[in-house]
Amino acid sequence: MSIDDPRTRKLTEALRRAGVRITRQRAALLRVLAEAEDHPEAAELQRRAEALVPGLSLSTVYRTLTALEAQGVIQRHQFEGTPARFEHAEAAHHDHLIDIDTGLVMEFRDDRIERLQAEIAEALGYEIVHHRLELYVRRKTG
Amino acid sequence: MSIDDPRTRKLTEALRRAGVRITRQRAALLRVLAEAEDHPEAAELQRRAEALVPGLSLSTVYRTLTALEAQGVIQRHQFEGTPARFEHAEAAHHDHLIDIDTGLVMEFRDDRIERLQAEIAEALGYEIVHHRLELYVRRKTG
DNA sequence: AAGCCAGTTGCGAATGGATCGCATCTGGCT
DNA sequence: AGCCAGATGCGATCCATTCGCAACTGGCTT
Repeated sequence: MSIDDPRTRKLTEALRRAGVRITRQRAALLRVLAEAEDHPEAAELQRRAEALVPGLSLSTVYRTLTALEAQGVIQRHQFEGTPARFEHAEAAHHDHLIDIDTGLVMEFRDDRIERLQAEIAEALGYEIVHHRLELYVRRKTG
Repeated sequence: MSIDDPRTRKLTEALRRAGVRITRQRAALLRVLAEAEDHPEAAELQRRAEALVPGLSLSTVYRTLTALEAQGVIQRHQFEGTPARFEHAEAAHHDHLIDIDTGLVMEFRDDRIERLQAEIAEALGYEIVHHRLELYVRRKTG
C-alpha cells in the first residue's frame, strides 16, 4: 500500500480539513491506519507506526486519533475490559461481535435491528444520536 | 424501606451465598442499592451509604459491588464517558437509552431485537454470552 | 534560499476510575 | 468473653488517556 492510495488520501484530507499539518508522524500513522484490517488499540498503532518513524510517541498517536475521530473518518470503540480500539470509518455503519475467548472482533449490520432501534427511541420522544451494539460471544461447541 | 424488605433480602442472601460476612458497611450498601431506582455510580452509592455508616470507604463499596456482580444480583454498566453505573438485577434483561444532554438513563426491552441478535451470532457459529445495546439519544425538538 | 513562527512533538507529570497491600479492626463462631 | 478469618480504611498503585511545556519543524513568506 503506497502513501497515496485512496484510503490514506481520505484520511490525509480529513486532517487537512481539520486544519492541521501533515507531519512525518501523522503521515506514518495514517498509512498504518489505512492498512489496518483489524481493530488495533492505540499502543498497537504506535508499535506499527514506529516502524516508519522511530520514536513516535503515544501522545502523538492519541492526539492524531482524536483529531481523525472528530473529522469522522475513524471510529473509536470502547469494548469491555480493553483499551479503546480504532478502525477507519470508510465502510457503512456496522456493529460488532467480540469473541470473548480470543478477542477477535467481527462486524455485522442488520437493518431490521437498526429500524427497531429507531422506532423505540421515536416512541419515547427521542432521536438516536448514535448507538452501540456489541455481542460478546463464544464459538459454538460441536 | 426496611432492612429486610424482599429486595434487600435478595441481595443479602447473594452475599451469604458468596460466603462473605454481612457487616454494617455491607448492610448499608445493600439497602442503598435496593432503594435505588436510578443507575448510580460507585461514588454516589458511597455518598448515600455514608448517611447510614459514616466513613464507609470507596474501596469497600467497590469490593462489595464486585462481589454482588459476581453473584449476578446487580449489574455494572459502562456507558460512554462516565464511571460505571450499577443497578439491581431483579428485573428481566433490558437495554438502555441514555439522554446525552441530561445523562438520564432509561430502560427498554425488545424481544424482536433479542431474537435477531441471536440469529446473527448463530449464523456465524457463535452463541451470545452477553450483549450490550445502548442508544445515545436526544429529546426530539417540537 | 533563508527566516520565521504557529503548530507539533516527545517527555514526563497529571488525571480519573478502579484495584491492591497492609496494618488494624470486628462479625459471628465457640 | 475470646478468638481469628475475613473485612475495613487508608494510601499507594495501576492503566488508559490527557495535559503542560520546552524544544523542534512544516511550510508559508519574503
